[in-house]
Amino acid sequence: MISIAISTSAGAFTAHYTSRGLARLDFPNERQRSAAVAHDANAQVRAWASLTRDALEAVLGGSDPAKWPPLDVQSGTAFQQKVWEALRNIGRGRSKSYGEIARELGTPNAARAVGSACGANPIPLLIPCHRVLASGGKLGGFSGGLDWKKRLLSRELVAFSG
DNA sequence: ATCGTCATATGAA
DNA sequence: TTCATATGACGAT
Repeated sequence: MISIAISTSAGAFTAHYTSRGLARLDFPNERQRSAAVAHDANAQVRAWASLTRDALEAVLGGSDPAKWPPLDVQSGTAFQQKVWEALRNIGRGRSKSYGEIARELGTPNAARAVGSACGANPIPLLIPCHRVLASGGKLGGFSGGLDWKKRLLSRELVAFSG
């Protein structure tokens, strides 16, 4: 695993790469564990880091990334991976509820479990867990802090209550 | 509008 | 098996 600081207009995220791609993304300030690194990053990882930065800037600006780094999400359970896949199908500017996703997956009573899977999402912003609201358009939660969720939704002109 | 309570799926300890 | 969840539905207040 190679970790690299990704600086954006919203602060310095920390990206963690395996040989297969981006495996985890930490919000700015989450312990500032970034600093070092980068010195052992090969050309491949540096290229992915560049794609990651551009993709993040796009999402922060409310638009779709033109290119994506490869995402390595094999860390999750089968259920979590199905949820994360469903999240990637929510287009920019749209939203779904935890319950809707549960029904899509064929487990209509698993809304709460979907919420847990969202909380376990290793790559926020690029796997758009911020586009999942609770029923009735209520905001729900967000592991990186609700301010992030509000800001991202506002940028995409998604309405929410709360 | 808000609050308590229950039902439920999933995952970690 | 027990505990915690980024839920949801329902009823009482």
